[in-house]
Amino acid sequence: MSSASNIATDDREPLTSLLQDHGISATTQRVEIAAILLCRRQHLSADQVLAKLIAQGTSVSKATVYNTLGLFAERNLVREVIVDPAKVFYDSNVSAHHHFYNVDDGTLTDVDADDLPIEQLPRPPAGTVAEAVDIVIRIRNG
Amino acid sequence: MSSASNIATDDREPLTSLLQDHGISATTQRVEIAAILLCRRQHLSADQVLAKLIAQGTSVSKATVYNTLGLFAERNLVREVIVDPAKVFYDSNVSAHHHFYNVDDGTLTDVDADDLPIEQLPRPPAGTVAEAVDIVIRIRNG
DNA sequence: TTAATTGCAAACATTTTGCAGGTTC
DNA sequence: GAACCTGCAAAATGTTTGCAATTAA
Repeated sequence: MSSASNIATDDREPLTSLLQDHGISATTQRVEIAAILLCRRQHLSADQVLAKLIAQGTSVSKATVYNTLGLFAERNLVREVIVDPAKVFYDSNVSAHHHFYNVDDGTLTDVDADDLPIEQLPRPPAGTVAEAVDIVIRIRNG
Repeated sequence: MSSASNIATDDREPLTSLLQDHGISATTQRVEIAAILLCRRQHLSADQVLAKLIAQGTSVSKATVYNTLGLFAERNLVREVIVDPAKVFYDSNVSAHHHFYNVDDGTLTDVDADDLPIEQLPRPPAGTVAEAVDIVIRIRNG
């Protein structure tokens, strides 16, 4: 049901390719969700993505939003940011970077990896390998 | 109802003082919870603390465990570790350190702050001040 | 046409809250 | 006895799941 799309056909193609490059078949809903989240650098929760879809009149179920964002994260199209016990944020920026997390207003701000160099990583426990390093600088309004 | 305590009177006193030093009145339940969590360096979820209390025959309600751990964290008696969207871990080690988080088995391991030096912190956004730096090295079984 | 995907509602898990009853000082 | 604390159950989140219907390859 391609008529449900709010994206012009020309705008869908790059997203379709992007999804396929990550091994994700480009269904209507997935392209809509990608369009919402990937249009710029931002940090959105699943609920915020759903709210934006609803606001623009796109018909997508909650389950599909959650499942799709989980799939995107698994395929490294987006990055999960875990800073708040209440919800997961999805970060459209997958390049190496870290975060400021404002505990007063719940806002995330990117920190370029170059601005926060790590001299050396400690050796992981025997039998394990390091997969990612997440640095969160918790800030509050001064 | 002090008879509900599983802690010898002599062992309660240091905990009682510790709680009071942090501005927490030392009720029976709070001392029990402190005894479970603070007896050694460990990372426990609220549910794990509750399970240990029940296992040793201590009568405490779920609400009290959650509220008490939240209170302890607020008063810097323990530290919240947010690495898993599903639950909060409470860390009995409040000195400066970071964590390995094994995504395969959900285990946390301490990393001494000296083993993971940060050269310099980026300047926080205008109007905010840095409060804490949490570094999580996600690892998986090799 | 066969497998993958969606939507809906119900299920789940963790955590919080309202309030009555107890405890403490 | 005034303020604080606890327990219980219910509510509130955020997220996942089961399954029938739809869509895609």
